[in-house]
Amino acid sequence: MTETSLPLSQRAMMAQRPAPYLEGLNAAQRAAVEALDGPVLVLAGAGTGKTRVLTTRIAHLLNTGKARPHEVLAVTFTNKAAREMKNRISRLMGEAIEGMPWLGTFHSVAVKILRRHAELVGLNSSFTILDTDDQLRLMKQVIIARGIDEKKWPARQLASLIDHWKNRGWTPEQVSAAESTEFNRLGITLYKDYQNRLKNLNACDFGDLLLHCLTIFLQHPDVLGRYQQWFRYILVDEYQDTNVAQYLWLRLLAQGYRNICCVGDDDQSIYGWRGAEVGNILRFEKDFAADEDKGRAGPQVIRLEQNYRSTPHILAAASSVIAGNRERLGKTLWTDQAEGEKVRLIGHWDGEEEARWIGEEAEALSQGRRPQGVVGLNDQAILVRASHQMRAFEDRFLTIGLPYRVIGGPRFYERLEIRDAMAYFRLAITPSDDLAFERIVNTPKRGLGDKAQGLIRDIARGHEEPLLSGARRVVDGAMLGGKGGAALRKFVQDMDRWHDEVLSARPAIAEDMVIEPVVPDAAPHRDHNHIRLAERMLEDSGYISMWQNDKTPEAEGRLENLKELVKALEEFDSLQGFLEHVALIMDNEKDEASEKITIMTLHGAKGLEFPAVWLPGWEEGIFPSQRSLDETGNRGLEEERRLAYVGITRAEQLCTISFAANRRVFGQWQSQLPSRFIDEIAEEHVDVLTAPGLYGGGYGAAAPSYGKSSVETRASEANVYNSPGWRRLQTQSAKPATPPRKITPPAALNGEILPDFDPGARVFHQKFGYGTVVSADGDKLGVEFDKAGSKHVMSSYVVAADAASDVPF
DNA sequence: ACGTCTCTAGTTTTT
DNA sequence: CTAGAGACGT
Repeated sequence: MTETSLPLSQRAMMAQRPAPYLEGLNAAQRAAVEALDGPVLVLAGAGTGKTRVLTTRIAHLLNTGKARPHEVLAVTFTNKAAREMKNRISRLMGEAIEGMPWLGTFHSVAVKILRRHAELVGLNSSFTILDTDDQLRLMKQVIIARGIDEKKWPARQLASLIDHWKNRGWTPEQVSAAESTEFNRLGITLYKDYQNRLKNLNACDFGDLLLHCLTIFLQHPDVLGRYQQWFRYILVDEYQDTNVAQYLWLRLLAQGYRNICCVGDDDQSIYGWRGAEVGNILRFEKDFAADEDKGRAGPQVIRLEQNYRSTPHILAAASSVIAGNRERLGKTLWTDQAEGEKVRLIGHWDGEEEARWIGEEAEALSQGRRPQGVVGLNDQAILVRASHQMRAFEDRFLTIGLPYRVIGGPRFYERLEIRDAMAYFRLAITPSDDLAFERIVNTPKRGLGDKAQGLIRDIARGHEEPLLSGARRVVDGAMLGGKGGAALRKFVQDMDRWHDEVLSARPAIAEDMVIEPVVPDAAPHRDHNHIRLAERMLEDSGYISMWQNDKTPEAEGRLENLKELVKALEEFDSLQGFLEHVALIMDNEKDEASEKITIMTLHGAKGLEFPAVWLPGWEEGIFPSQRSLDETGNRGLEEERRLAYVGITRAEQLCTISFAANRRVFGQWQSQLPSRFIDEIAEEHVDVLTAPGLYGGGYGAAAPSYGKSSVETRASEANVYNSPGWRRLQTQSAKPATPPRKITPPAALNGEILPDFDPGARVFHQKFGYGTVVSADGDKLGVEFDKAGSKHVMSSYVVAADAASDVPF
């Protein structure tokens, strides 16, 4: 790697170049763009032009000649964000930027680095990247290999434990040092086993991409030094979402020039459960503090507070909610937009009515039948806390024929048929890919069940070979007779042939380990041999006909998806190249022409904006989510509150929050309390609506009286279910909403009205029956049930045994 | 080896 | 309630 300064004269000339892109930035934005050198922390509130600053800054770096495109490291979390940045920089520069090879997601950049130094962590540079599904199957194998009860150590749980450790930047050795409790010891052993298996498979999981990089940087200062010299400028998007591993990775790389600019918003940190550390923002100033001995200035902190997205009431409502959080750096968003509509609040009788109302209102709004004007369906979004809440809306919208689009279902590349097809490709390319082998050896059915597969495994293990080689021996040695044997023979022969064809279709991966050259993401395709090969593999293996013969309704869709998969191959010039990218690019967004309302989770909505936003299900236990509260207490509550903040700030013109008094949770009717977040919205920014057909207050409060703010009282009074309006709604609806027969007493919210159970207490649980409390931790109880064995239950789900008779189960 | 049954658990998600 | 995973039977 060489020093890459341009001649001074040229630099000076470039510095003179006009910078039209600076026009139109506000003072803070401009400061953030122009503070090119040294550490910079940009605290960018929602809708304050964060991406604009980031991209303009890069354009400025390039335009002033401070850095060449390949000397800028710019990391994002999603491919979408990376793509958008690329596009916007090109637009700013007035030309397609060639290069910027280091603008990408954390993972894609880490892969690039890791491929160059894979041998330093015992991998081959052609390692494969496992997805969640492969990971899980590997975990299962590891658990079984140790002879451990799968029930006691579910693979899922182990996966999340290991993932958690990797997010913290811990190798198994470091875990041992950090938290070697009795419980964790087995986890650490399994972690080690798992890593060994990965190494044998020449594979990585997502967490490894970062972690291996860290290991390399720490153990090989020369390698780290080269990257430190290489990356003159570092930019980080959504900094509040970085986990410890990513943080350490950045900090190491930034030690060279200390030109690091992190853009983030602590109020929008909603991925704590995934390992994100808001603390990274707080640490920034400390880690890059001024060092007078070395003549280094401390970090500049720039706040972007002018919001260009929402109207004042929406902004004020969001601000008043987020003000309830203690752990925040503090920003005051403001806007110079005109007044606009207040945040609307409405209570409903139950979830079905809520869906019905939103459906009608959304449709009316899209047709201009509301005073707010016309807001097309494409400009409206329903944001829910958890994906299962989407269902009520889907059901309703299907019956009334309101077009909708759900964002965030199973992704294309996670679909069963796509993963199967890709396993065929993988095995043809890498015959030692045992996970791929296991996945497809009996798909379609070849009569190779547990017994046959066990035989293959034993033979392979005996010879220390991959499973495909073991299968070859089984075939050659005629160890398997009948149908299965013949099918296996064909499978092995096909696979061998495909392997040869894959190799002849394209030479092996280039051995180019120099940093400089820029590898285009998708090389222009020369011929389409690999596409025909892929088609033939799916055809000849019988995989296509398996679905053609399938009579289930989804079979057709699966065949469609397979066609789409083959079409996606056109973007690449080899199967290898395709798989390489697919592992990291899991997003596919097809832009649809027709107008549809969007249904998505609050998490999925971060970074997006809509003229009209519907926020249903603001009820205690749902939002904030009970589980979040149980698991992480106040930290969880603050994250939920940030989620509320994110939700409200997605809205440009119209924001409608709603809640239902009753909801079916796990098939049980439960009466719900409005979310505490509703209470936290400053009243002067809220407009309480009365549901249509529910006029004529004065029917008394049949809905529970919440004893809360007047906002809530008024909203809940809009919910008089024995009013004429309610009855009319009932008779009108195709499937009458049955008022719940039994309303279980509301679960305790803050523990105050909850009876305490001490160990030894006799309790009754609706599902598990009678039992004795053996441990109590907050509102989590360990109970030894008489019939159901020992369980951990929430204290709100049990009643004292002597009170059980009072509860009509 | 495969289909049917029972049991169980049940946020948020990218890469 | 309901989807998915394992157990169990044929």
